[in-house]
Amino acid sequence: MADTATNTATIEKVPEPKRSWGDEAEEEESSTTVPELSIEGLKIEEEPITTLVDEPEDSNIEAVTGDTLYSTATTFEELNLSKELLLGLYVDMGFKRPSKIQAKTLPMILTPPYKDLIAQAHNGSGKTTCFVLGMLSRVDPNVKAPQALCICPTRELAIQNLEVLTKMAKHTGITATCAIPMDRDASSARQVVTDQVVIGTPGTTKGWVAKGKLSIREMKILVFDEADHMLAEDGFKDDSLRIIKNIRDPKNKNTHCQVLLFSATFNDTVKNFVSRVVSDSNQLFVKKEELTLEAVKQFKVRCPDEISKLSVVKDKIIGLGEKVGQTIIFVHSRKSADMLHSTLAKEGWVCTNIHGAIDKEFRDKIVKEFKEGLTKVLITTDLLSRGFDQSQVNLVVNYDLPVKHGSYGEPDYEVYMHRCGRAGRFGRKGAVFNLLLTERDSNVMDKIQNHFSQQVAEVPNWDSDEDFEAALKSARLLD
DNA sequence: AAAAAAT
Repeated sequence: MADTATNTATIEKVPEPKRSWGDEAEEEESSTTVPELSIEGLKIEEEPITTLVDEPEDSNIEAVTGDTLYSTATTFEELNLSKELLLGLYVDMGFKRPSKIQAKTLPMILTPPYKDLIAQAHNGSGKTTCFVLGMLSRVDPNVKAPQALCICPTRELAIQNLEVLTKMAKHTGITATCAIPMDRDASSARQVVTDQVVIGTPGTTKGWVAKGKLSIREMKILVFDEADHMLAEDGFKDDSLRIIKNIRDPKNKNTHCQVLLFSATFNDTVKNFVSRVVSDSNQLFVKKEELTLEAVKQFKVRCPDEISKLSVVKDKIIGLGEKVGQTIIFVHSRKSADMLHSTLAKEGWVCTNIHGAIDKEFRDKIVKEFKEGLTKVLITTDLLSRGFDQSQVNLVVNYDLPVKHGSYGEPDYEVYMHRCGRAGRFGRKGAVFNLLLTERDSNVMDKIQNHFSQQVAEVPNWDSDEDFEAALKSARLLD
């Protein structure tokens, strides 16, 4: 067994400076527009939607490393990033210093011998920046061939990651492209990729490689975003393994390729599996009991029937949601997304709807409008449960609770956590409303509470405006 | 009894 001497270290909790930067969610808010801080018990005059609090608690991360010594940086300069990247970080992104996960992982990514990495960190703590800076640092801008590849579970996430990377790459001369499903015309006209970075979904990426449009010969770094899902049995396991195998196949005489796995969640099963996939790797895991949902305030609302559930959305949540920011409503299926959307639209409520059965161009338009703040309420399936980064979202509604496929009433804890993580990005305030109708819903909710060892507050009366206002006040979204 | 995804 090549099991090298491993040491397990637990990072001590240190008091954090009051404001923290370095997250990809911060780009649109320069230091001039963001209020200083919300302190417990202190009223802040500015709009609550832009109030920042302490960085999410990703402090107790268990690190397993080999015999290489890694530093933990407190400034981006210490990370040995190129001056072009620093310029992008400070000027274009408005970042000030690395978040904890960035400080820990970047030395691991950038220090030879470029070991593989499995990294877990809370939603909204700046994981994207880790692997984007990692890719951009390892790429040689003078070599006009793909050298970094990032695989994501959805088109939407691939596009979002490309946007972040393009912005950070502004002064480096590095170019990037998306390998995602396109119109027939666009995909048939596809030329051989000369961009240094490719960000894509599994099928299209595989297809490009098979057709000789994407060379993996010079690939130095391969990233899986939402890696637990990308390597899960009911996720993209087969595609992902094939891509890794292909890139690392000695027969292909490729350059050595470093593999990075990032996610906010790794359940025990997938954790065990990915540890075997990238066996000689650096590993950062959040302790189970530390992976909590403290960033957002959760509520449950018992509704007597379907009509009242609908009325909660219409008469309680949409109005309050528009007042404090943006809202995402999660439903179980494409069909229920369409139904909820048309029901609300028919009655004049303004909202949009997105899922995998909608035209790709239209999906892009829906996301763009939402990210620009033109629309305030977005109904979606689990298409957007992972990774979707819109800092103005502070209300999440589980119109249907997330349950595992093929089981009767078994909650999907990972999906629950990811959905909640769409609100309260990078330490902002957020609230989650879980709408309960059946006995089964109550059981699912109970199991979720047990799993996260957390009591979810109940909105006493589904039909009381005051109760919902009180809920938002306790989530500190309203004064 | 699901979502996504290159078919």
